[in-house]
Amino acid sequence: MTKLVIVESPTKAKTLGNFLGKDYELAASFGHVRDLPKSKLGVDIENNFAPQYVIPTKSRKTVNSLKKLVKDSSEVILATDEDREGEAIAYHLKEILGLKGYQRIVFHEITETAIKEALKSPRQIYDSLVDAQTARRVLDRIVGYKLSPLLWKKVARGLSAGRVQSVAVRLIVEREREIQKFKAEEYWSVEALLAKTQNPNKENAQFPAFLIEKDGKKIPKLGIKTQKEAEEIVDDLKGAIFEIKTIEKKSVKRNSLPPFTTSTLQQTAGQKLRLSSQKTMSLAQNLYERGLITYHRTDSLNLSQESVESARKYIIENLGEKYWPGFSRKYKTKSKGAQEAHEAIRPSNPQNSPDKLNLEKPNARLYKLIWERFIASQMSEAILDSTNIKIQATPSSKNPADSKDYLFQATGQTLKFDGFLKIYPLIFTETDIPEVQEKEILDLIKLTPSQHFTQPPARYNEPSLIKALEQYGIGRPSTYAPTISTIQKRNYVFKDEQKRFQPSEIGMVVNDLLVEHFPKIVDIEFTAKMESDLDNIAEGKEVWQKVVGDFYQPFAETLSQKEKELSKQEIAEEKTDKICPDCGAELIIKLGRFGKFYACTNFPKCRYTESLKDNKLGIPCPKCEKGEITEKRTKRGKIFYGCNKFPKCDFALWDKPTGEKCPKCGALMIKTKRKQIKCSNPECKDNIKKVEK
DNA sequence: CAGTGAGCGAGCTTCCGCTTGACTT
Repeated sequence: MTKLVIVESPTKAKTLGNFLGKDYELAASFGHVRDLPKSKLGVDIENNFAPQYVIPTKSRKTVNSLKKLVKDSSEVILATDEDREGEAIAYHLKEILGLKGYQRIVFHEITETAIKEALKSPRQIYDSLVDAQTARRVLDRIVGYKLSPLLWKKVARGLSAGRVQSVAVRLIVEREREIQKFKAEEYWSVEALLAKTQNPNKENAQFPAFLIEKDGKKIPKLGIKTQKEAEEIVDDLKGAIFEIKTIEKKSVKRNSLPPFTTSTLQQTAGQKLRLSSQKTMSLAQNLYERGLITYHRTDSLNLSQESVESARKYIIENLGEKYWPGFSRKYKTKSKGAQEAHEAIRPSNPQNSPDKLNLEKPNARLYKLIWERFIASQMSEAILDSTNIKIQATPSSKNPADSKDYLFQATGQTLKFDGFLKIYPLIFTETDIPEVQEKEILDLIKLTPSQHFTQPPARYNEPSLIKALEQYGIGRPSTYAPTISTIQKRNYVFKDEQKRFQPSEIGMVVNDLLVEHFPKIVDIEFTAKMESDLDNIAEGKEVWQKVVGDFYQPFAETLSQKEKELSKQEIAEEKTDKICPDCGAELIIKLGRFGKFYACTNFPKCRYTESLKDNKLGIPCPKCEKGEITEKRTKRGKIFYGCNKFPKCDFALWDKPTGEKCPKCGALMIKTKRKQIKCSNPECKDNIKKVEK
């Protein structure tokens, strides 16, 4: 008879199996094994919120095989993760496997020593931690399964709301409004191109300096508002004497970055490798299953002693003694509500430098990023030499009394020691300033006034949205990527040409409804408050049913009130002065799943509809000759070009028509994603391909 | 390649968080 150890991940089970030998059988639960039913609320409100757990069909097979394994085992050891969800999984396993006796163990590193140590100190399941998870689950279910149906009734079918997704949409909507409201302000800067008098011919002895003070007063960012002001300064400085006033030199240390968590990996892979969070996770899953990296869903920055030792060895042997700081670096998690059940994301074996592995290209790129970031996290800091020079410019005024005083500043930065940047380069531009002395007089080569405008905040993209969610403690490592895909599937948001999130009409309407009528739920602080309640439950200071009840009572009241009060007409319909071309009745604007559209008030007798704001390209439809080609999106958000008379005419293309016609067959010419110009007719013999630069 | 809404009242949509394969296109 062997001892059965149950963990959450099959890969983890395989690795541990190698450490523990044949006295132990390892098995995986594949995450949660029990959940609330999908088809109904599954929470007995009348009965103190009792959850009605079921085993989803997906988990049936694993549960059955676990049951068999339990029969053949002398002991069962529940080794799920050491966090709220992991404790709950252990509890549900105990329940459905009918375990009388069991051991509960926890460990954070998948190493032989860690698992063997953990086996020496088994404990019981912490009921209060399980209670905290129950509260979390029940609360999320109530919010999601009560609010979504309200949206079906009052806005459009198939919509959804939830503690996490609704706040994500809110962030995007509010950012869009900031951008819309933003008014660009003009401002000017004055740049002086200076050179040492001794060698004015040498190009590299020139350097730029910027005006920072006038008459002893600092010029604020928008201090120079107009071209006139800037040109007055330039005029004033004609023939001025530029003299070095102060020289300040110092060394600046630049600390290495911590190893990756799920969130920072998704952000960095998004920025550096242009990968979506979904793609990053599937590549990471592959690396994890091949034993190349540690677990990829984590919010922890912990590193095992072994891995840090190995990094030290690698750094000293391959890069040199000076790249090792002389101690191992430890990093602490800053994000709210971190659960720290795992290590940070790092290479399983730091000696496996990227060039030693022969991986497929996308996997190799992600592995390289993870490996470099980890090694760099244990390296010396970089040292920058920075120089700051202040230059006084005194105009050669006829009357010294009204002579004005100007101060310019030039800054230079050079890399003295690259440290961790040797492995993990960051964007850094070196700017050199020639050696100069105090009181030295400089030649003015050129004075340039430049116009600038203040910039609106940028729309969120995947990396910045994930960063924001993590900072507010909203969502978990396992949900960032799925949340992003949910809010797109619901048509609440879509990506613009730069892959940045823009809210849709339906996204704005649903958000405004929630913000106005359910402000507590979509409050950015809601999750943080919930987390502190859950902590209290876990510490035994609160009963979970009371926490849920305190939330539920006022929520249920608001809900039934809004159910009566809100009218679908007010939310999803608008009057217009347009007339139906088919039957002559009035047209109104309605809000459907895919946004606003014109509809005939004579519906269902007259089924006339019209798109509200077509992205017409000004190209007539070659098929029906009545419609125009317009830019549209598929359900998944992919852009295509179709006739605006759809469904009467079903002409459509994936690629954007240029407006020109094929000289041979007369079909529309298109510009493909690879920027080739060709005929849209696949049978056209004269399918010329021109590459546009 | 995509189409929304109304009502008849069938059956269905929906949450967050933990984990991967498995229907076939």
